[in-house]
Amino acid sequence: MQEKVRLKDLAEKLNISITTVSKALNGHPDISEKRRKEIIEYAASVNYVPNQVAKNFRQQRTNTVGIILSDNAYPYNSRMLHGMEETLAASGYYPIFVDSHQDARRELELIRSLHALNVAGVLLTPSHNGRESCDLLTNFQIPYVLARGYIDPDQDAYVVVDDRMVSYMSVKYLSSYDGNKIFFINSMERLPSAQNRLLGYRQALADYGIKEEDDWVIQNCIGQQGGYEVMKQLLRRHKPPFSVICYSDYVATGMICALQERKIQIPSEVAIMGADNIAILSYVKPRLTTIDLPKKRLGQRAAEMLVEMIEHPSNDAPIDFSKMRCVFQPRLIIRETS
Amino acid sequence: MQEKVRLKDLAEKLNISITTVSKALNGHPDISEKRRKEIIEYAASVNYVPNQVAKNFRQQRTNTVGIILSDNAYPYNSRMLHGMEETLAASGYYPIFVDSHQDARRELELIRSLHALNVAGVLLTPSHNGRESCDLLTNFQIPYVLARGYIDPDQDAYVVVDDRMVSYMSVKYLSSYDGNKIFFINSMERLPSAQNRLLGYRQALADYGIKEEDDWVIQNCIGQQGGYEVMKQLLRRHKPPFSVICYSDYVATGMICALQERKIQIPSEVAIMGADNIAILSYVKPRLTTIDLPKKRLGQRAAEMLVEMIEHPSNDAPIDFSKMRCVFQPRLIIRETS
DNA sequence: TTGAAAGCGCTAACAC
DNA sequence: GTGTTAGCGCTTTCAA
Repeated sequence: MQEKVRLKDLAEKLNISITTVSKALNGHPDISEKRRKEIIEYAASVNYVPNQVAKNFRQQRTNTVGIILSDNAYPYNSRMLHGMEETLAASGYYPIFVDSHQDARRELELIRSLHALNVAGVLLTPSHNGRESCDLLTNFQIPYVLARGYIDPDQDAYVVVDDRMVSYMSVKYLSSYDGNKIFFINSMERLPSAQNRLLGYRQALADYGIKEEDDWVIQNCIGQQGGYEVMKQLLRRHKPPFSVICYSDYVATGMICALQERKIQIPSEVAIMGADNIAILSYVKPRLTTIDLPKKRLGQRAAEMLVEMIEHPSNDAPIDFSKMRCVFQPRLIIRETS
Repeated sequence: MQEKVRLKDLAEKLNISITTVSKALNGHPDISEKRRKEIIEYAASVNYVPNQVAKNFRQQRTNTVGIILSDNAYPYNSRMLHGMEETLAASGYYPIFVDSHQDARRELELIRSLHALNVAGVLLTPSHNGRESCDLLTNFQIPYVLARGYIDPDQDAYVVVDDRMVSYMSVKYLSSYDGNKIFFINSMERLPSAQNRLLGYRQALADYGIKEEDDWVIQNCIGQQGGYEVMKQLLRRHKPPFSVICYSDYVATGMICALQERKIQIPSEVAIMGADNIAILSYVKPRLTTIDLPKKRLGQRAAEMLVEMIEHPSNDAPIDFSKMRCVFQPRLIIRETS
């Protein structure tokens, strides 16, 4: 049962002033080496740990960073979170993480709470397209970086995967299957990333001279169950061969499951492309052709940028956002399903 | 650019004392209803948010909770983390989460840091069997709950899965395969959970009259790559049929991959059991027979217990740890690989 | 029912 | 090179 040791306790024991102890411990230049050593040694011997709360209060700044994820249940975010945590820890910041559950109202509430906790910055995965959250953060003068999904290229610092390219690459690769229909199974249409995926898909169709047909795009398909059902539905209306680009590996595995139940050959009858490159699937047959998204690095980069913004605030000049952007390129992983 | 509104600002505008404003906002009984209403309304109108850091400092307690995970890269932990976050958020606590990277030294360092941040409690996934971390937490008088892996049943509050039962159930189920060898592929032997799995395995062999042979237990097999290689090695030394119990679904998928490459039939030639019930695999063929571990609920329960300990501290009586334990039973999920 | 004043542990401006 | 002092924003006695 160890009583908390305070600066005052150290000072009394050593018969010097609190100030001197504080300065010695904080590496201030105007303390003699002899004294400093003495003080540091004694502090260590009694296990002194400075009270961060008092320090934060006094200095009007903390070494905590808020991380607001839109949905932590989704594994994609967990990899990103890992990258963020790692980088923040290395820079001496502590992450406080909270989940907005894709709820815009809650997102604002959380920003207010984090502001009350006086976080040094915020990493935000926006759950929608409005600017309210960014405005509030700006209002509070809290530096922030948007991770995955951005709102306004001119106003925000952000780190994203080039979502257009994700679907563009998929179409490009599949376009070699001569004459195939290429379906595109998208996620929730309100998601910025889903909107960009669709743009990339259409751009690629145009570039490769493929004419999109009526029901090639299916929106709002979620998860494995969603993929499973959409594939069954697709098979009712279309005869193989055809190709399918999925928003995620989850959707893709659901589709593959439906195909296997009907003993349809992959990729000769139906070709499937996923997106995410979920690690565990690399050992699973048929090995999924997918697009790798650098999840962890995205988290790391976002955290790095935030730390930069926190530690080099541009009080006078407005932030040069062009330096505060990072667009990661996806990478095609060719395996067995297309 | 909103200046921070302080209690003082409210008081000045309303021409009353800071004390009165504080009391009104905190629901103190000795403020007239009229005043209270007036004050609350005005505070809301100027978007007043109390400075948590000042509050925490003054009250010598915070509403943050430290979460120390041994390895956040592992998806198991991410589900648990999700459960923890959810429960803490619902109780008004903010999680600060950090990763010990299975390093005992770092774990102690992190506890010291969290202590400095004056966290209200700690949720800890111990990375080893020593008592140093628990002792330090006790020393600092920080309430804590161990999640997954416990040290001393008499001294700690903990939430675990019954790891013995995980392997016990697997052996029991496999024992119906008449005369099969039953291999047990364990994780790092220093992990408490791995030690318990081994105990359960041996207990079940004894109970079902199966005599363990020399090389049935393989320790320190990690991940898909590990499973893949161990299976190749196993096939070199043993002729099917046999059965294999894996520490995790990851190991199991690696093994299945190796079997498929050699065109060995599952489960007729080699039967495989996983553990974890990773969601994505439920749609993947061959559908893995596994043991479900209630990851998210485990995190929730651990957080619930911690909140209980924080809010009802037993200053006088020693904590009744028998109420501070929760052992979740695993559940057999029979699918296609055994 | 209200308010004045003290102080949580620390840092920083300033005087010596 | 060292110490004195003020004060960060809030809560909490205690007196009015």
